[in-house]
Amino acid sequence: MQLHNTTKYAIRILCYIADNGNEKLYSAKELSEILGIPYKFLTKIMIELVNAKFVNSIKGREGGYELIADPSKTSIKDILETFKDLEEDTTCILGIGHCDCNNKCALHDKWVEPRALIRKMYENTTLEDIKDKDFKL
Amino acid sequence: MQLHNTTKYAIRILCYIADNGNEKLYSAKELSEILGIPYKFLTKIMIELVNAKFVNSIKGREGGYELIADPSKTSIKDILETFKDLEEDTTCILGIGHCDCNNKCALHDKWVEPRALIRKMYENTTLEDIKDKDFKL
DNA sequence: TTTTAATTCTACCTTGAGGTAGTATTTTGG
DNA sequence: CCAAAATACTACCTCAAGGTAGAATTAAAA
Repeated sequence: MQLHNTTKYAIRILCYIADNGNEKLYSAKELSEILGIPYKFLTKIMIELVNAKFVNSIKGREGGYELIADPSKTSIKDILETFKDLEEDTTCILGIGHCDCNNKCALHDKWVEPRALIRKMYENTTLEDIKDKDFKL
Repeated sequence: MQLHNTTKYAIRILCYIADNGNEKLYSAKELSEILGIPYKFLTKIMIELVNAKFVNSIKGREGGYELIADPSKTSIKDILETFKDLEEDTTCILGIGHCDCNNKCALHDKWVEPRALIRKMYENTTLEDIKDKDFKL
């Protein structure tokens, strides 16, 4: 019952950049060292963040990454979707295909509320919300 | 953000047996066919369920499995614990060690409520609750 | 007593997530 | 121009979860 490591890293990267502002570029080396993410693995994640248009990359000496997404419009849900870590609302918690009111698994009714609350949290939490909150890296 | 396959199977097996009562024994073959779980994989799971004292096994011809745990006292949480699929309350959702009020990750405050609701659901849902609810297998 | 049908034990195979390595490409400061 | 420092690309390695195979053991039916 956990997020993928890749997703966790991606969230931490974006939170860090959003929190520290766009007055400078962030190199992979810096992000790797500060966030404690293996350098080579981080660069792979950055490529996905670039492709998904969360960040822009400037190549070459003095290059790096900068946030281009609007922090107030970038939710955790958006990040999860990019890394395929967000379930459909009909995904069966017991893995029996899809679940709805007419086709319930043993846990369906019990799972409805918690799942809805999680989803709301993912949807309503943006990078802007997290900014300036003095979180650990 | 999912339970392990093994855990899902275990929950389904126990729900099925609890729902159908202890008037007969359930063979691995029957459980495998009815629940659509690979036979050889199911037998491995059954051994864990036996060791954890959820079920008893009767060997030999005409043998099979029977529930020995009290359905009203067997919660989903108990099953998750057996299969090491239940997180500590301090496990950091972003994977940075442990989280508490003095040591928060970016998502900590947002995650408190949903996590508590999930845990309550796991704790309060027993095999007895699920019985006779006409769920899919 | 033999056969059959069940559980159990041991070992191996497969796959995807996570991570590593090396090289190519780009850009700028000196 | 050239070297340094940055991102991007391609390929591979590792490990645990999920799943498979076959033989050993057990016990009741025939």
